[in-house]
Amino acid sequence: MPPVKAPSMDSTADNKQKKRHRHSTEQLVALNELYEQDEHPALHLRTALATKIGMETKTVNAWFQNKRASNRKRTRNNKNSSTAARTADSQDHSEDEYYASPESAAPMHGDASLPASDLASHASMTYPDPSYFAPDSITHLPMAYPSMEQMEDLRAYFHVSPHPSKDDKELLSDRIGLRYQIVSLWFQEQRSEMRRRKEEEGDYGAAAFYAEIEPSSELFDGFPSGQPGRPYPPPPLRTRSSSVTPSSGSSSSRRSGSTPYGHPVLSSMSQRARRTRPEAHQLDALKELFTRTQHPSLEERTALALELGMDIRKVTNWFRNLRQTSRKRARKSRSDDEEDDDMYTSRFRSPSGSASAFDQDMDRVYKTYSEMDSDDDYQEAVTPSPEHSPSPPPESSPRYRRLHAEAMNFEHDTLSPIDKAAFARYAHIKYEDAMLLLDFHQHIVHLR
DNA sequence: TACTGCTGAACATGCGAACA
DNA sequence: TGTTCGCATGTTCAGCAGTA
Repeated sequence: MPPVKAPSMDSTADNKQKKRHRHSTEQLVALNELYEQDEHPALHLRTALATKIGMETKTVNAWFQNKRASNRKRTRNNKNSSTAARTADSQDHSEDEYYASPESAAPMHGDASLPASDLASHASMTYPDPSYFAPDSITHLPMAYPSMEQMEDLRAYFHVSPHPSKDDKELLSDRIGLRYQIVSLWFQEQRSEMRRRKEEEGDYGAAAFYAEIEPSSELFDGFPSGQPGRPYPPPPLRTRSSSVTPSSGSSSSRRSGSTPYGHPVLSSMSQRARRTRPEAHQLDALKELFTRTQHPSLEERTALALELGMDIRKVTNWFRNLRQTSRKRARKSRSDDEEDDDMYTSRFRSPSGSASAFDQDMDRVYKTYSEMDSDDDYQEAVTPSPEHSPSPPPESSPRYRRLHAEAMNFEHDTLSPIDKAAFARYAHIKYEDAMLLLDFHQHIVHLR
């Protein structure tokens, strides 16, 4: 019998406070070290490690579970996919997985081809004070952190160009003798930290951050001696400010980001916001809009976000993830084509496994809309059953009745819209946002 | 700029073992 | 027998790089 939990209770209480984060570099190194020794460490080892690296035991447990699951998944994929990778099969992949990133498919540079032992020896030479976080039983380190000299190179380059191109990063990794992934991830970490500081402290903070990461007062004049081929030419300055601060209008609520591979000196400062979950009424509204369109416009998403009190990025991510899940399920459905009616109902199934009446109805609408999208491979996976005719819009829904009434109320008050009671619930938002929201109601809701 | 694929972290659920 | 715990498995949210 699984332990009875009340996810809605603690989630509602914690979602507003807990921030998603990625484990810091020192935590990941320590976790991976223990994992390499034992995929199933005893409880006292996990507890000791958790205490040592400042994590909760349950978080450590979850990490090990995810790590094992990830490894199993990769093992399965490797077995299924290739014969070419057999050459490395005899080697434990845990370190590669630790280094893995979305760029793992990119060509590796520097010491990427070094065996694990060389990596460990390199790390032990370059990583500052490993005993700080490593369990006593751990005798080596897998992570090839930049040396102090390499760090100066990276900082100097980052000061010139926080957004180097892939070619620049490859060239830089070659020049300073560091793996491409480490270089790339280091830049991610710095950009995330810069954004976080900018959020919290404004431009002054960002400037202070730049000043902090600046190795010295000397200007960039190439890299320190000791590496052949230097000085490395400074990259052309790019105007990638939009990438640094996308959607400046929402910068106040932008999530701070960090990668798990950052330098330990900085990683402790870069705690990413923790995962949140939409509340029930928010989820209902998202699902309702999804049944209308899988690709809502920016205006629609903004209006919905305003109405629900959600961050526009959360709304966008929700739609993106749902589309992705749909495609994933479609692919899976194609692979085992005998099972053709399971992919939709599972998406919004209640925890007990039974779909509510609304969910079932929504799923039918969901299916219908997906069928109308001829471009989506999601649609290709489904042959609509005759009994799954398009469901009528849930006009009887209390929420839609309410929205409809509000939209109608707005129409009657167009001569003096702002000071009317119909806008009372939007009093905390800007006039433009209120107009956008009501426009959304009129065009999306009212047209139902 | 918006999208997708990949991935990590957190969470939910079901199952079996251990124990009182 | 009921409870607790650990685990495997699957899902969901969100960040990043790449791309059209």
